[in-house]
Order: sequence, then C-alpha cells, then structure tokens
Amino acid sequence: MWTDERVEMLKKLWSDGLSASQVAKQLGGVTRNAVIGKVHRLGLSGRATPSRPARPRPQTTARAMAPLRGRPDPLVVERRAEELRSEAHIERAEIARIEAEALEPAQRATVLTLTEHTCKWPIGDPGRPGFHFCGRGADSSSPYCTEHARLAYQPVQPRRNRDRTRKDSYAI
DNA sequence: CCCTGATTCGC
DNA sequence: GCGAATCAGG
Repeated sequence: MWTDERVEMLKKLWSDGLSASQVAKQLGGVTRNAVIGKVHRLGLSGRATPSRPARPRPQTTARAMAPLRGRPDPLVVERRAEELRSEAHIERAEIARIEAEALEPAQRATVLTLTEHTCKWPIGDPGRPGFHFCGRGADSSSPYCTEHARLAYQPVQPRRNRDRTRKDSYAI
C-alpha cells in the first residue's frame, strides 16, 4: 500500500539514484516492478543519478601503451579500479586488492598496456578481477617472452616421456 | 545468469 | 491505481 509516507520515501530513494530493486528492498513489501510502476505513475522516471552512467570510452593513450617499467602505470590501475567500482556486484575487498597490486613491484600487464614487445601469456582467469598478462619483454617476432614461448610451443614428444615432462613444465 | 528501466493490461 | 509479466537491453 502506497501511503504518503512510503511515497515520500520512494521519491527520496529514487532521486538518490537507487535502482528500482534497491528501493523495493529498502521499502519492503513491494517488488521492483511495483516500484517502477509507481515511479511512472508519479511521473518521475527521469533520475538524478543514472544507475548506469554513460561514460565515454577511455581512449588508449600513448601513456597507457608505454612499455612497463617495473610497475604498472597508475592511470591504468585507476582506470581498472573505476571499471570495478561501476559493477555493483564486485565486493569492496576485491577492489582494494586490485588497487593494492599497484604497489607491488612485480611487472603486470593489462590489455591496455600490451604492445608488440610485451609477453601476452595470460595469468589468471580472463574476465575475473586480477587477470593480467605476463608483460615481460617478448622475444622478437613472438607474442611471448622466452619462458612462456617454451610453454606455448612444446614440440611433440615421444609418448614414453610426454606425460611427466608436460605436467612439470606447465606450472605457471 | 546477474542486473537495469519501460510497457502492457487484467485486476 | 496497482503490479506481474514481459520486453529490451547492459
């Protein structure tokens, strides 16, 4: 039931930029459909803060394409962090972890920092936070560094030896 | 498959 | 007026 009180709450939450389902959860006893329906009947479908703000596609700058020198470009890390923030289902702890990686000295590469000269051996699960590429210098005319090229291009070996040697050399 | 808002239409 | 079902999309 839409009491004056609940309608006021709806107006407030909606203008605060909460999504219909979030508003419904907050109010309780109604579904997001009910909220959307009410929002339309009240004529306030335009919202102050769009739930999915249209952000211009970040350009691949020369800065971002520069070869890695010991640690990731802070701009690239911040860009990645912003992507994560925009996805409501990503936990805050995970965002913190991604940002913390910027402080580690290890060389890391994202898709934005790859050049013809960086190793593109994938590390981690593509699409999941923390996924990156090896990023070390690639051998000339190879997409991989020396170590990963060895893993990528394994010669066919005799059955007798293949099982053991393969398994051992495949650890990343 | 998770989510978003928009629209329709029987109640 | 209400909201479930459905649509269209990220």
